[in-house]
Amino acid sequence: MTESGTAVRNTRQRSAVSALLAEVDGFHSAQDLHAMLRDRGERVGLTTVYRTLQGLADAGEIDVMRPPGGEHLYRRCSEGHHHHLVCRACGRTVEVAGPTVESWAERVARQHGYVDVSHTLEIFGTCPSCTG
Amino acid sequence: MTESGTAVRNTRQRSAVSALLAEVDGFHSAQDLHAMLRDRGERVGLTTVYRTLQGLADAGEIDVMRPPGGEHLYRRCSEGHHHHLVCRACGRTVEVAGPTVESWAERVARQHGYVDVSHTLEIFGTCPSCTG
DNA sequence: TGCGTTTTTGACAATCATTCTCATTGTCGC
DNA sequence: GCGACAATGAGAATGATTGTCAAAAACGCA
Ligand SMILES: [Zn+2]
Ligand SMILES: [Zn+2]
Ligand SMILES: [Zn+2]
Ligand SMILES: [Zn+2]
Repeated sequence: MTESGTAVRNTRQRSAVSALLAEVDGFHSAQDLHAMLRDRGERVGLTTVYRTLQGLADAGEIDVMRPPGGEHLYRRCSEGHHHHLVCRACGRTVEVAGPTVESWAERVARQHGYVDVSHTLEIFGTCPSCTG
Repeated sequence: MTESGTAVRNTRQRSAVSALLAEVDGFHSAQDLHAMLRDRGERVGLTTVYRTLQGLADAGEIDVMRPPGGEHLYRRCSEGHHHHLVCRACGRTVEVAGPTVESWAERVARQHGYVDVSHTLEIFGTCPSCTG
């Protein structure tokens, strides 16, 4: 039952988006990525960029961040559960792991009888380069 | 300089929204609250509900949550820094404090040279009533 | 209580990221 | 190469939120 019936196909567009995500650093919006592809000469529809990013996110291959009052931002991250320390000014991002936080969240939720627990956590600040 | 030049006026609509927020439990969207007011017989425009909520949020009197893929949710909370344990099904909310998390976030940010640090943290789960 | 000034309201239009539609195109197992 | 079917993309649709602006309401003051 681990097999999915869906046949995913390789396309030029999907490769282009993946390649771009592998090169850029930090979080970027779908529109940003679409513009970058256009500048590169890659012809990919905006709808396809959205769909591809959504697919990659569902597959856990990229992370999505929803900054207050802005568009969704996407970034190729390392595997496994982690959180982000993001610079408010330039977007520079550090992945951080917090085992203590994980267990704390789980414990607090259980204490109140909540099950099927998940959480969201982001840390914002101004990075060294932007402090100067 | 603590005085603000702006003269805030008391209106029926503002009172209605405030009163409603004081009664309901959990987080609710602007549209939800607008509908509730309508059901109560209170006549308040949707635009005004949005504006009032925004004002209360800016004043720190209510908390705003932005759940993945949904509208903004508002809730009258207690004072001081805290986080939320929210039921995905019914919205029932428990305010939680995590001193450990606070210091952890601060420490991690400093270690990477980030300053002016803040964070967002929400815990989601299914509450006892909704576990059925 | 009546006035004038200033804020507030609210019906409606506008915005804008994201999603939907669907005819056309591209993949890929055979 | 063929054919079934996933993928694409231009444009329309969606939907929460914000902007507009004339009319209504508050309130300091007389
Ligand atoms: Zn920076
Ligand atoms: Zn975590
Ligand atoms: Zn519940
Ligand atoms: Zn905190």
